[in-house]
Order: sequence, then structure tokens, then C-alpha cells
Amino acid sequence: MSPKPNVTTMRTTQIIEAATTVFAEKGFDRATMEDIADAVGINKATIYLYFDNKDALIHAIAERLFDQELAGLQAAHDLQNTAMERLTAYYETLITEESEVMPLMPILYEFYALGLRRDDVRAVITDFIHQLTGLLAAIIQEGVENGEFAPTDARQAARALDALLSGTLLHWVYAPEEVDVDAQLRYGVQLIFRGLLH
Amino acid sequence: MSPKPNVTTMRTTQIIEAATTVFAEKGFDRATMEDIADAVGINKATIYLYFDNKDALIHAIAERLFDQELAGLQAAHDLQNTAMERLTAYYETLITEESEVMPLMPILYEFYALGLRRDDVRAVITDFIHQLTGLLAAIIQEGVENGEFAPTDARQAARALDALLSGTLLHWVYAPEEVDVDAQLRYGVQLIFRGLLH
Amino acid sequence: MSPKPNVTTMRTTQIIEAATTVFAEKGFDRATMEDIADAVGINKATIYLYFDNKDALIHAIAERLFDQELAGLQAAHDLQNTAMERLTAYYETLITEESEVMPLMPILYEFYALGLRRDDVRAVITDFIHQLTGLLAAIIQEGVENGEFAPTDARQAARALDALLSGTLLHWVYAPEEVDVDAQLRYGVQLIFRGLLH
Amino acid sequence: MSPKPNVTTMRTTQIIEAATTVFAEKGFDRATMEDIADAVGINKATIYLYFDNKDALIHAIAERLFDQELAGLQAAHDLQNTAMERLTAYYETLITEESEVMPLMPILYEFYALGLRRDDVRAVITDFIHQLTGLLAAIIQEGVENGEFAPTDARQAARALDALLSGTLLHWVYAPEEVDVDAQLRYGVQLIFRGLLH
DNA sequence: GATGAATGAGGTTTCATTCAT
DNA sequence: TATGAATGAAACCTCATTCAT
Repeated sequence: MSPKPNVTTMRTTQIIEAATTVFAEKGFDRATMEDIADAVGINKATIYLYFDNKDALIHAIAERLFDQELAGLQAAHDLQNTAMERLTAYYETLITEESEVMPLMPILYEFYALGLRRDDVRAVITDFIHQLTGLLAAIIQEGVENGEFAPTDARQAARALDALLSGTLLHWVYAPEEVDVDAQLRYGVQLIFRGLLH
Repeated sequence: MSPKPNVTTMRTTQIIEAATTVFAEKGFDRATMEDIADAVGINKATIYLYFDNKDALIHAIAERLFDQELAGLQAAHDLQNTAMERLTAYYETLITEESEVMPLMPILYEFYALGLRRDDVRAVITDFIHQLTGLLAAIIQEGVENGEFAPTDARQAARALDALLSGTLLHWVYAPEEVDVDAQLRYGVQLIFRGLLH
Repeated sequence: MSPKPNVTTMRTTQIIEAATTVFAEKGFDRATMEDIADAVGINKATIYLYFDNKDALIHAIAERLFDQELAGLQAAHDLQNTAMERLTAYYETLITEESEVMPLMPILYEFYALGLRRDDVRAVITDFIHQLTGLLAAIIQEGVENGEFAPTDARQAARALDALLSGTLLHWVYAPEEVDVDAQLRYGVQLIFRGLLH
Repeated sequence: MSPKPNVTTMRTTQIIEAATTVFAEKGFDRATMEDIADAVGINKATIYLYFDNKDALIHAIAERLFDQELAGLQAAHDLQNTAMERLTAYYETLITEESEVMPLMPILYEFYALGLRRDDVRAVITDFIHQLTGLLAAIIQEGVENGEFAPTDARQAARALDALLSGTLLHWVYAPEEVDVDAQLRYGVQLIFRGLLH
């Protein structure tokens, strides 16, 4: 009811955002609670008023990061018509957000690594991949049904498409001068589209 | 009179292998030098006779891991004839080694994360990706030249192919029950091949 | 409403004083941060809230020790009249403080040794000797100008006087039963005074 | 009997000499047995064939250093005639050996510090000072007896003289550009001689 | 006599976390 | 809600010393 956004919520967000940056720069283990507090401009102990401990903070970041990503992609294609257009809108979002995505890559890989060791993080990632696959599969399935695409296993196709996108990001972060993400993404997706069409 | 294998080399290898396992399990920062020493069955201090410090050990692992991977892939396709067969041999290596690859995934992502923060590690990875791309591009280029594939930018195609493979591994580790790597890899690669053919 | 003495300043002083004692007993390298913490009755880690590291702590002690010594000597002679009286007051300070000086001798020689290896410590000592020489030279110069002393190079005389005092302390600490500091100091100084008079 | 100097004796000497240099550079605690072995060009473990442990090595150095110093001074004045000449010969030795003495100053102060904590080292130093004082006192006593010097307590005079010399070295090492040892020593000694004469 | 290899015992420093104010 | 002060528990790294060869 109260229109004024809760102070607590703001602080929580502040901390999560600062922590995301700090973790991306130093890694989960090398970044200290003090580094994060300094980035927010508060005292180290204050973080503990908002998060039980470092692990909980990391978990919160994982949730926000992957949920946000999902929401962004979901929104992107809602406006489009054909399956092709919707898939295109999807990866163009990535291209557009390029400069925002780059600094998050380190923390993304940290999460991929951490998720294989911590169940709560794994759950977040598994869920993200599951939902994303579902999202893409649904679009592809539509395309198949309305004759845009040749009949195929939509889930496998969805995974292939997402795999290609994820993998392309890896090439990009490790060879930024050599790889033109934009072109490379378009190229890869066209390749797959051509495979799907008929 | 086979020259008795240098004790030092053996120890070095022992340590690297044990460390790889330990790091894969706990992560670079959470794993302690003592954990590693225990895994080898030696004293903590002994590791320092073979590696200057933890970072140097991690670096040595990176080199061995990526170089080994590259060598494995390189060897795999040497025996084949057509470009298609050679590319196929390439990803079938991945499928065959599945059980060996899985436990390395955590350390692989650790490296992808760490490489974005440490120049020496970044260099190893960049080099790996570069060489791998070159390897695949050469095969594809051959295919284009002998008419197996339609004309295309071989490097972009190579990146697309590798991206798809890398990305598929990610789906696999995070949804092992849901994803049949074998089928998924074949599916994705077929998709790309179909795009390349004509 | 006297401003309540800063807790931090108090702790800092506590630590410096305890560390001085501990270092005097065990030497800079043999004394551990834990020894010092125990002497203060705090945790080892707490010291690091007040000093960046062991070296910084040692540096702080050097500054306090030599500055304090200088201040003590400076104060001592301010009240006197003739140059002779002022010089006398100076070394009588040493005699009076005998029991306080003795336990500091080990750390003093540690500093003399360390100063030849660490620039920051060397600077403190060099400055101390420089100032001390200046102090004594000024008094001697006055004595020369008002006819108390025969004309001489005041700086050389000052160094000779201080050298004799320092050297006498060495004899004293290494032969405390044999050397009566009081008598020995008086004797030496008289010798020099006799040399200066006319 | 055997004129060929024992190999063992040579090694022992080699080690002592190398260790003296290394200790002078790094201090007793910072210098490692390996540093010393490297300086000799032998293996770390070999040192233990010649010395029981690090402390024993340090002790051996102390003995050699102070005994040698004493022998040097003793020899110096043997040839002279008057007490004055003999005392003069004594400090001129110091001046002549200046370049050899300077690099030993750090280890000398280390010993002065260590001697206040380790009985075996203390004994060496106490003995050195005792003998040196005796040496000088004997000369002065002669001077008194043959009328060169006015009657005085020869031991006190000896200590004063040595104190002045030791103290002058301190000024010198900490202000080498400012202090002309040669001149300063002469000045100081003249001052004392003038006090002794009549 | 000499050494390569190994280790036990520590020492410095860091840091997540707590708590009184 | 916020924080200054403190700490327990490590972790990395070093080094004197030993010993089999």
C-alpha cells in the first residue's frame, strides 16, 4: 500500500548490485564482505542485517541475475509475430545488451562453476536453463506447427540454439578483438535456421 | 637401461593430477594446498619444491588441461578422410570421453572465470580457443574447397561449431538426466552440417 | 566534558608498549605477533586493525623510541645555565634513567642492526643521530662563544661526546658487574671536558 | 704434523666466511641455511656436516669475528714504543681497515643484540670487551708509570677510550657522508689524550 | 663427504562473522 | 538501522633439520 519503497528493499538491492560488481571483478572467494560494503559505502556489519551470510548473498545474486536475464529474454520476443522473428528478437537482445553483458561474464562462469558444487546455486541455474529451453522450444514448436519450420524435436532444437548462443559468448569474451559478436551470432543463428527451415 | 624416469617429473605429474581433482571438487580458492598434499600423500611443503606457489600450480594445470584437450582433438580426426568424417570424429571424441570430461567441467568453468581475471590463465585459454578454431576452420575450409560444403567463412563456421559443442556441454552438466549428450550433440551438429552442405 | 580519549589511540599505544617489551626480549624476528597480542591480552588479528603489518609496527616503535629519547634529552638541559651544566644535565639523565634504559638496550642494538638493512628504520636513526648531534653541538658552540670552552669544532666535539656516551652504555650492558655506569660516565665526560676547557 | 691443511678445516672456514657475509646482509634470522649454502656453492645439508645447527654456526662466527678483531688490535701496537704511540697505532688500525669494517657493522650490532639474549654469545662478547679493556688498560698503566700520562684509573680510561671508538663507528655508519671517520677518530682520541696528559 | 628430497612446526596475514553501543 | 572493534579459524608459505642414497 505505502507507495514509498521500503528502505530495507532499497538497501538490499544496493547491496546486491554492488556485490555483483565486486564479485565479477574479484571472484566470489577473493572478494571480501568489506570490499562489498565499501562499494556500497556502508559498514561491513551492516550487510549482515540484510543477508544471513556470504553464501546467502551469493544465492540472492544468482537468483536476481538469472531471473532478470530470463525476464529480459521473455519480454524481448513477446511483441513479434512469426517464430523466426521471435527467435531473432531473442538473440538481438543479446547483441544490443552487449556492453552490459560483458562485465557479467566473469560472474556467470563463477556461477557455472559454483553451481556444480553448491546445490542451491545449481538449482537456480538448472531452473534457468530449463525455463529458457522451454521458452525457445515453445517458439520453435509454434514454428513447426504453423509450417514455418520443418518438423523436428523442438526441445533439442531449442537446446542447440541456446548452446550456440552461450558458446558464442565464450568465444567472444576470450577473443574480443577477433570475434565480431554481432556477425558471429547472426552467422551461427542463420546456420541453424537454415537447418530448421523447409 | 631405460633412463629411470626422473623422480621430479613423476612428482610434478602426481601433484598436478591430484590438484586437478581437488580443485575440481572444491574450487581454486576453497581447495587448500594441504588438501592437495593429502591427496598425493605428501607433506604440504613438498608441493613448494615443485611449484613456486598456488598460482603457479593452477597455471600448470591450465596448460596441461587445455593442451591435452587440444592434442586429443587433434589426434582424433587425423585418420579420417572427408571433412565431414573428420568433424564427426572430432565431436565423437567428446562423446566417448564423456565420463572423463564430466568431472572436469567444474574446473573448466573455474578456468573460464579465472581467465577473465588473471592474464596468464587468460593467455592459455585464448590460445586454446584460437588453436581449436584454427583446427576446425582448416577442416571446414578443405570441405569447401573440395566441394563437400557450400562456400562459407570457414572461421565463422568453425566458431559456430565449437560454440555449439561448448554450449551443449553446459546444458548437459546442468541437466544430465534430461539431456542425452550423445543425441543432443549429434542433433546440433547435424543441424549445422545441414546448414553447411550444398 | 573532556573529549574521551580515543580508544584507537589507547590501543595503539598499548600495542606499541607491549611490542617494545616483547621485541626487546626475543628480537624482532623471534617475537611473534601472537606473543605481542598475548602481552596486550588481545587477539593476534586485532593488531592488524592498528598496524598494517609487523614491519609497520616495528617502524612505529622506532619512531616512538628515538623521538622519545630525543625529547627526554632535550627537556633535560633546558633548565640549566652554563654549557657545562647543560651537558652535565644531559648525561645525568642517562644515569637517572638507568633502570629504564637497560631493558631497552637489546631493542636498541636490534634497531642499529636493522637500520643498516631497512631504509625506513635507517631514516629514523639517522635523523635521531643528526638531531642529537645538533643539540649537543649547539650547547658546545655556546660554550665556545661565551669563553667557557676553548675554540673547537663543535660538531666534532658533539659527536665525540655522544660517541663516548653510547660506547659506555655498551661496556655497561656487557659488564654490568664490572662497570659502574655512573662513575664511568662521569669519568669519561670529565676527560672530554678537560679536553674542551681552557 | 701433516702440512696439508685439512679439507674439513677449509670447508669450515669457507662456510664461516660465507655465512658472515650472508648474515651481515640479511640478519641472523632472515638469512637461511640455504642462502649460506648457495653462497658457498654447496648443498644445504652439507653445512650440517660441519656445524650442529644454525646456532652453532652463529656461535662459531662470533668467536672468529671477535677473536680476529682482538688479534688484529693486539698485533697492531706491539711494535710501538711509547704508550701514546701504541694507543695511536691501535685506532689507526681501525681507520686503515675501514673498508673491511663497514660491511661487518650490521653483523656486529646483530651480535650486540643477540648477546643480550643468548648466553653463549654474550660470553664471547663479554670476553672480548674484557680482554680489549685489559689490553688498553695495560698500555695506559704503562704510560702512567713511565710518566707519560698523569695518574689515573687505567681501566676507566681504557673503557672511555674504547667507548669513544665504538661510538664513533656508530656515528660513522649512520652518517657516512657527514662523518669523516678518520678525522673524527683523531679528534676524539686527541680530546681524550689531552685529558690524560700532564 | 655430499646431496636431493622430504617434512614438522610455525609465523604472518586474512576474513567471515559477532556484538555492544 | 548502523557500526567500530574484536576474534577464531584458517590458509599460504618458509625453513631448520633429517635421511636414504
